[in-house]
Amino acid sequence: MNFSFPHNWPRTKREAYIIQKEAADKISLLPDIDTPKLIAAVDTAYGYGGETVYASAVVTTFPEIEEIERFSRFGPVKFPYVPGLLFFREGPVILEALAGLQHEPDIIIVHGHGIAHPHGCGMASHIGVLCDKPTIGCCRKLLNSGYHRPVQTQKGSFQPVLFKGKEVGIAYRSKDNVKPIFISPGYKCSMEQARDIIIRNLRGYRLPEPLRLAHLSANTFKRYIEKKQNSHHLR
DNA sequence: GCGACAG
DNA sequence: ATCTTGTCGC
Repeated sequence: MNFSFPHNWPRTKREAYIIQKEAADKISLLPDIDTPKLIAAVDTAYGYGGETVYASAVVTTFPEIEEIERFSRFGPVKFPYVPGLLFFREGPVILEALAGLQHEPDIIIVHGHGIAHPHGCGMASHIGVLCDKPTIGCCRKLLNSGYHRPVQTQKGSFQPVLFKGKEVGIAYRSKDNVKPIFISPGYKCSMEQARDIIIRNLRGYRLPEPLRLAHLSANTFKRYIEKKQNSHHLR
């Protein structure tokens, strides 16, 4: 992928909130495309001790969902985990993984929130703004910025997630009797399109297949690097 | 002031 | 997220 990489990364929460606000003002939820042909998904894994973050970007075809490319990068963690500021912790390495992709995806699924976020700008939205590429946020928990009515236990059931009187996402039951997942538009994507694409990318697991592949890839990459570093260290 | 809080 | 063993259930 080709996009301009951010140069100034915040070192404090205060600086991060300012940057996040600037990104929030650039969010558009007008759909950019209709049916995607290529979908990218990104996820991370943390190294032993938690001082290194590994990120993988996987590209799959749609609607077949066959992996055609993956690219991984790792680097030192430079920002603490602060709920609501996940982008500043994982974003740097995720963007490097995306930048290394040869194929140009039509939309990106991010393991995190889109607009279902205290300031309306979760990691998925922030990544979309920087790449100028449609994004969808998909994860397993809600931040304290949304609530929903109970979701029926059958797969396919869902409830809107509301925050400050607005629908910011949906709680979706992707498997019978398994806790719902949370879907929210990130950037250049509507609520309906976000839901439709995630649903059509489910393959029997709680999370959509592209995200599951990215998760597995990040962990495989992590074990590969850590093993290599261990053997190199024993000389 | 306290609690809740993606990964 | 990570560390960590067994264990309950489909």
